[in-house]
Amino acid sequence: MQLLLERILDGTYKPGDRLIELQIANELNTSQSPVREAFRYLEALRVVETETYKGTRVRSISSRELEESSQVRAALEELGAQLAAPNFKDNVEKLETESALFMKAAAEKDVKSYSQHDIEFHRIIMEGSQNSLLLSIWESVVLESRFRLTLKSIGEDQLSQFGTAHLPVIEALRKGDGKAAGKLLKNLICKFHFLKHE
Amino acid sequence: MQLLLERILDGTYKPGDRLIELQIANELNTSQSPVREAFRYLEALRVVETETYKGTRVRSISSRELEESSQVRAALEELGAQLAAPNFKDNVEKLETESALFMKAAAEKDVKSYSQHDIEFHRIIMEGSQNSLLLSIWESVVLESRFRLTLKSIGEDQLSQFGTAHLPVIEALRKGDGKAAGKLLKNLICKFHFLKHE
DNA sequence: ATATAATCGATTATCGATAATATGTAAACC
DNA sequence: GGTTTACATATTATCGATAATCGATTATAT
Repeated sequence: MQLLLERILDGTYKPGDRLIELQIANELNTSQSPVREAFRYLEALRVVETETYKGTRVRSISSRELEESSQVRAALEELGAQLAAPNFKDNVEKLETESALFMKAAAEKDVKSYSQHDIEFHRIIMEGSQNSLLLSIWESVVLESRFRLTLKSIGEDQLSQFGTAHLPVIEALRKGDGKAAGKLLKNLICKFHFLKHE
Repeated sequence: MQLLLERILDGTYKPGDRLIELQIANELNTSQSPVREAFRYLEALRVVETETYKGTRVRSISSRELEESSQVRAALEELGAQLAAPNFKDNVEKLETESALFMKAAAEKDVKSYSQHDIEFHRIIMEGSQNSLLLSIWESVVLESRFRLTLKSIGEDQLSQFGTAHLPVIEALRKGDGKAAGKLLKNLICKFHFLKHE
């Protein structure tokens, strides 16, 4: 089941693709039932869509929906930063490590690596919130836009600039200023969405 | 599947209850597979919990988790109100209808009716946001606390007072002031949580 | 020629049976 | 007595087979 999700995310199965139960069961050396169960799970996470007697496809999201998910993500991360701030106070090494990694990736114009470390940076903050529901919802929202997030539309030269914009977030968290960190993070996500799609 | 969810919500199956696949299949006059599929769906929605080879139970949420869900819900509704405000401008009849209904329920000390109309009031706002992802996440978060929300812990006499606190939200939305409506709604939910559990 | 009906292949939905695993119980052992 | 092992039972996980449904294609009638 984990494998099926990975394949959807890594692009083996692309948005819009029809997922045929027995076919996938064969590919994964299993039977129809486990595949169907995985479909129901992924359906609840909005990763796939199912119509009765018509089958399951990888959900393809419109730019409108991508905008929706950015709005939600911004709100979630704003809350995440607010809750996380007290826990990060003077304890932001992990964030610094990760930001160093994506800045390095930006310098080398390694878009994929940048993207991975960027996500990881945000995840560390969301974990810092100590709110497991928030984290789990955030995961599913990020996932929502993951298989679209080629990032290619952003010029590689803008990558460093964008990475740098993360640094004030770290500073705010170090100071324990959740409100400020929240606002910064929210704006970052809005700007990111704007860059990608307008 | 819808039926299974209803039974969990209406308390036929209570938090902590073990859900035995074949037993439920018999009750619902079906076989094991559809039940398992429903379980996987509800698992993704965090309504039930499954351990491999050990079975599925209705998830029981701690007061800590209830606090988490209130935090998330507050953030979601704040965003919802902000997005919805432009759409509600001078067009808040539905909200007024619903608020009249829960105020009536409050006067009659009909806790169940109050709760239903209260939820409906909030749902109308979230629908007004025109963000389907936001709505769907909100649904699942509200669901999370639904089978706990007895509301009995709130004195019935506080119901009217609490209902009245919704009215400024309507006014802010009528004016199209999303920021204000968002703040009001967020505070409302925080206060609500506080009343119930401290 | 066009519209309607019958048919066929592919796929989903469901079922019943079996294998794998966990848990409780009793016997065996120290 | 207490601990461990072997067994019995209950339940989950998986499988293969069948029924139901869909979509496209062919056949039929006007």
